[in-house]
Amino acid sequence: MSSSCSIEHIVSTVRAKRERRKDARPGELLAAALELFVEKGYAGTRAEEVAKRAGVSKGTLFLYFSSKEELFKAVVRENISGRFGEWNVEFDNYQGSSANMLRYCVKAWWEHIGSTKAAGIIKLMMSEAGNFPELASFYNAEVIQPGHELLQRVLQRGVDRGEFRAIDQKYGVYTVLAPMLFLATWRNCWGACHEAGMQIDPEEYMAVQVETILYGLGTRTAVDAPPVEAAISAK
Amino acid sequence: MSSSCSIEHIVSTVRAKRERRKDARPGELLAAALELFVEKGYAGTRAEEVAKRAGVSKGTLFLYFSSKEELFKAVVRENISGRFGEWNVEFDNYQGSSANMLRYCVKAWWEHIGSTKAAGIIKLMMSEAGNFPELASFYNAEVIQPGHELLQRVLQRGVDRGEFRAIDQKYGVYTVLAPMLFLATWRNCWGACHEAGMQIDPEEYMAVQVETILYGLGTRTAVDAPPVEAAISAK
DNA sequence: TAAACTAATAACCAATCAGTCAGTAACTCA
DNA sequence: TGAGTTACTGACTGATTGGTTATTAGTTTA
Repeated sequence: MSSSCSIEHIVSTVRAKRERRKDARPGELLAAALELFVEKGYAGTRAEEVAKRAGVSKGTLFLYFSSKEELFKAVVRENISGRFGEWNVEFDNYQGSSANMLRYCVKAWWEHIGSTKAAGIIKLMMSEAGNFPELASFYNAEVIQPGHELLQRVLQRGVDRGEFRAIDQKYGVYTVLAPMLFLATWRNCWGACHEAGMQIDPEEYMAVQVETILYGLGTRTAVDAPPVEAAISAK
Repeated sequence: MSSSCSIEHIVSTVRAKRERRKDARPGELLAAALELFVEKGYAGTRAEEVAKRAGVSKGTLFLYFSSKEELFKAVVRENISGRFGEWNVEFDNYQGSSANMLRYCVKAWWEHIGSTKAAGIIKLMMSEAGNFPELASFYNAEVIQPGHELLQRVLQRGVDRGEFRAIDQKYGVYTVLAPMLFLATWRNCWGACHEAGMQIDPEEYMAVQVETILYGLGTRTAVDAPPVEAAISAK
C-alpha cells in the first residue's frame, strides 16, 4: 500500500515539476534576458545567468537561441509590438480638443510603454545601438519614425484647428518626446539608485511637463483646463 | 662636420620622437578610454584596445591604472569638473531678464558640456550606473544634485521677479533638464547612425525647445524677444 | 514492455581577456 | 664609460564564458 502510494506521489510530484508547456521556455528566457540586458548591458550579461533566472540550464538556452546575439535580437524584436496602427485609428476618430488629445497620448504612452518592460528596450537600444547597427536601423524604422509621424500628426491637428501655435515641424515633436523618453530612460538607469532626489514620481512628473508643454504650445486654456486625471477619465 | 651634424640630427630626431612628457600618457589613456567606454560600454571595451588607441602597450595602461575598474572611475572623475562654483557666481551677478538668463544657461551648458566629450559621461553613467553603484552616487552628489540646485535657483529667480509663473518646485527643473539631457544622450547613442531623421541639429533643436519652454513658463514676452543668438551676444 | 523519440542537462572545449612580469631600450649621472 | 634608473613592452597565465555534445530522464507508440 504505502509503497504504491508513495510511488504515485513521486510520479505526480515529478509531473508537476515538468508541468510547464514546451513553448513557455522561450518566453521565460526572453523575459529573463530582457531584465538582465537592461540591467547589465549586452556584454555584461552572462548566458548562464539568463538561463538560471529562467530556471533552466545554459544548454537549454542554446537549444532555443543559436547564439547570444540571436537571443539579444529576439529580445528586442519581441518587445517592439508596433502599436502604431491602432493608435493612428484612435487619432482619426478622436473628437475632443487637441490639448486633451495630447494629454491622452502621453497617458496612453505611459501606460502601454513607459511604465512597462518595453521601456527597458528604450534604454537597451540607447546603450547598444552602436554595437548592433542593423538592430538600430530596425528599431528606427519600426519605432522611432512611426512614433515621430504620429506625434507630428497630433501637433499638426492642433495647429490646423488653431489650438496650438505654429512651431517648427521637425523639432516640435521633441518638445513632447524628450520629457517622455527622458523619464523612461531615467527610471531604467537610476531605478536601483536610492539616493535622495533620484526617484521620480511618474504621475507628478508628467502632469507638470504636459501642462507646461501645453502652455508652451500656446493653448492659453490649458492652465484652466481640468487636471490630467479628470480630463482623461471624462473622455 | 657632417658626422657630428648627422649624429646631432639623429639625437634630435630620437628626442623628438619621445618628446611627449611623462604625464601626457595618463591623459591620452583617459581620452582613449572615454571614447571607447562611451562607444562600446564598460564590459564591451578591451583594455588592449584602449592602450592601442592611446598609442601604448597594454602593459603601460596597467602601469598607470591598477585595474580596468580604476581606469573607468578615473575617466568619470576626470570629466566631472565641478563647474558649478563659477556658474553660481555668474548667477549671483546676472542682471538681465530671467528669460535671457535661462537662454544663456542653456547655451553655456551646451558649449561647455553638451557639445563636448563630457556629454559622453552622461551616456556612460546612464549605461553603467547599475554596475557601479558607488560611482553612481558619486556622480549624483557631484553633478546631478548641484545641477538641480542651480537650475532651481534660476527658475525661482524668475518666479520671484514675477517673470515666470509658479510651477512645481521639484519637477519644474526637468522641464529644462529633460530636453538638454535628452539631446546629449541622443547624440551619443545614434550619432553613428546615419538613417534619415536620426540626426538632430543642436542649434535648431535647442532654439525650439527653449522658446517653447519660456512660453510654457508663462513669460509672454518670450515669443517677441530677440532670437537666442542675438540675446546672448548682446549680453 | 521495448523501442523510438523528445527535452534537458552538465561536463567539456576553445577562445577571449584582465592582469603579470621578465626583459629591453633610452636616459642620467658619477 | 658603465652602473643605475625610468618608461615601456609584449609574451604569458589563469580565470571566465560562449558554445558543443554525450548522456540521462521521461514520454509515446506499437
